Amino acid sequence: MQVEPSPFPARRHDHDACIAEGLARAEEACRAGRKRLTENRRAVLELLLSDHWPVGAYEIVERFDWKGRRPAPAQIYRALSFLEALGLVHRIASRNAYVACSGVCSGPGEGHGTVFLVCEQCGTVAELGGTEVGRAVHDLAGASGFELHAHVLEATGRCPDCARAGES
Amino acid sequence: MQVEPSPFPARRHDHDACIAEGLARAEEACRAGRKRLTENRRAVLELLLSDHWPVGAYEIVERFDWKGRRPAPAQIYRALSFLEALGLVHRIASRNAYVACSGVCSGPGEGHGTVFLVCEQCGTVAELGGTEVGRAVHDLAGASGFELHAHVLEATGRCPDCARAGES
DNA sequence: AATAATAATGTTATATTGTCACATTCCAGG
DNA sequence: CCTGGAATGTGACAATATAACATTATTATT
Repeated sequence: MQVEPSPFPARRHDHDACIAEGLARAEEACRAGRKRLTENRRAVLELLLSDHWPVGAYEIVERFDWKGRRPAPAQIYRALSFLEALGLVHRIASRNAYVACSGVCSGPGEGHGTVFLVCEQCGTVAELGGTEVGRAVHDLAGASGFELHAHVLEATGRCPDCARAGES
Repeated sequence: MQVEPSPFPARRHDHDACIAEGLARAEEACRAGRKRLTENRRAVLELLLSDHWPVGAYEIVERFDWKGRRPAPAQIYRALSFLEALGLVHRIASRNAYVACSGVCSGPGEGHGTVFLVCEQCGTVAELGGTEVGRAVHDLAGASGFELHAHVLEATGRCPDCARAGES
């Protein structure tokens, strides 16, 4: 059994495993959708997978050293759109930033929903499959006759580590 | 008793009343916070109150005919920040747009949360005090040791009117 | 293997959204 | 009337995102 005690990544953990796992999911998703995980797309995803916090598109551009050259923003945005459509990357709208999916979201299809807990202090983002929240929104929408397609909840606060550290 | 059957505004309703109500709330909020509802701020709020859907900052700039002149963006952003801090206006991050508060949110303080139902077809936005959703997020955060400060849920889909119309 | 059709990339320019800095004006309180 | 903080006017600019179009790579078809 793999019960996750916290959706936040441990301070120290095996990043390589995260990345490998994420790439594996990506390959699987591409196979399933008859899409191609090209070099560019893979590289952007890998970059996002190596952090557990949201990264801005232009920050990706800057970090990107691809054969000695820098890609134009459009390149990055194209990769991001592609990855987002496959549910491999999520956009944190309130921050204009992008984060790799941790694997708990229910996929790119209709009716899915995600919850993000964004730490104001260290920027770490936890992604939760919004079980209860999803149902609550569903009920709320249903009660008002709203035909729900998708939803995203972005919460801000302090992650466990920062809360503990800042208890003073 | 004023049970609202739907959080969506009726197709035809007394807009003047909406505006008057919103302005009254604004005046009250300013009094309470020892702030000033200046001409600019009031004008921006009034503009937002006259719609029930999110309006971009630059669209506000364009619509703004203030003594024959147009304000600079900074002016509008200043008014928006002010109004947002008082909880009179909300920013819909996923659309880079702003909408007047309908009065159901719990105020500018900590720990409040709001749910927006955004119609993909007509753009109308319903704002709900997120009773169930709020509790669900609270529980979810609590379970993972996250110190929750605020949250916003943005849902997309079709509002009752558009869903009925598009049933085909 | 040659060809056509489709998908992805490279590149330049530009649109959209949001902020900064600083001089000026307004307004409440002494 | 003065004076100090708040709000405004203004111009430049930073950050984020997309459009357009020629080129190259990949896949499917013959």
